Amino acid sequence: MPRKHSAADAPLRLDNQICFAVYSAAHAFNRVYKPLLDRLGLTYPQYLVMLVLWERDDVPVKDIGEKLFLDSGTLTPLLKRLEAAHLVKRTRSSEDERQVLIALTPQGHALKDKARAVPQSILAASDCSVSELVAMKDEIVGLRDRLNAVIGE
Amino acid sequence: MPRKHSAADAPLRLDNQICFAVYSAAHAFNRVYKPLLDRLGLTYPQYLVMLVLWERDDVPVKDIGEKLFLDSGTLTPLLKRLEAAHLVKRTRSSEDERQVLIALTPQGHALKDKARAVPQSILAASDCSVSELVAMKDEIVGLRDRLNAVIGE
DNA sequence: TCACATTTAATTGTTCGCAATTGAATGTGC
DNA sequence: GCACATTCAATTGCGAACAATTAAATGTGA
Repeated sequence: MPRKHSAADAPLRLDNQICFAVYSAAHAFNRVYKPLLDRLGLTYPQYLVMLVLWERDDVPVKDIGEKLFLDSGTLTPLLKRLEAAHLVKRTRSSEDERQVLIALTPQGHALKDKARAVPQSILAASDCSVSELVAMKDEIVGLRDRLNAVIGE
Repeated sequence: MPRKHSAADAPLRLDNQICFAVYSAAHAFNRVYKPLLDRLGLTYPQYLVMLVLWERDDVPVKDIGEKLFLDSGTLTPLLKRLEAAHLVKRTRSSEDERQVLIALTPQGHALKDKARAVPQSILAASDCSVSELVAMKDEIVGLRDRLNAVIGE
């Protein structure tokens, strides 16, 4: 009896991969964010950096990297672009000259108000209750943290 | 009574963003996959293309793009790298000269056997039952599809 | 103090991801 | 048959993402 798919192949089928679900969902989010963030003059990773800075200002690059799981190879050019857009200022710490402190400019602070409209639009696009989203978020964060724990071995 | 965070800021807090959960989980997956895929000589997006081709061979670029939600700007150079690695062959369709058909080489087919070890390792790294992962995957796919539906408006 | 390791950011090179454009092939309406 | 739009891949340019390396500043132990 001929079969189209072998049962042994199930683990390799695209639709069975949770990683692809996550991967493609991340891209879908990016595409929904794009038109919203265009109005703010930000890309999605730049928006994440601004979220960090709106919570706490004047932090070293390393702190931003730890919160976003990104390294200096990604952040240095990104922060330079944010500086070129007059949203942040980069200054060497006087206590520790190795560190570069990232501070918001007045324009960077001001952008926060314009950004408040973004989460609402995303919520609408996800067509989902807040409690469902929170539950999902917690599950995904749990998975992420377990994966990250494996990496640091 | 002074507060560190205003309640009005809650929607902008990084840890409340499901998009960041998804974004950072995708990167965590990528980092777990990296050492496994290095042995196959593949990057993660290349692995996804190979998953598609292992299911069905000799398909136009467009079909791969629709399955992976990627366009020719991403796929053309990626497929050229897979061709340079002798894993696929790219040929213009004779019925429709606009299409480029992607077919696996013998080496491309053979790589499937080596790839079977990958999903097991990922499952172990996720430290989670299969049924939990399947449930999560379905939820995330549902969210992704709702987001994609909004984009096509 | 001085050799040594550690920390931190910057740099370089490769690979994605996508918008926008190009150009060739195909389909269509007249 | 012929103008026209559509489809498809390729190309270009920009912004991530990350590995690997570099270089400067700092910390540590003898």
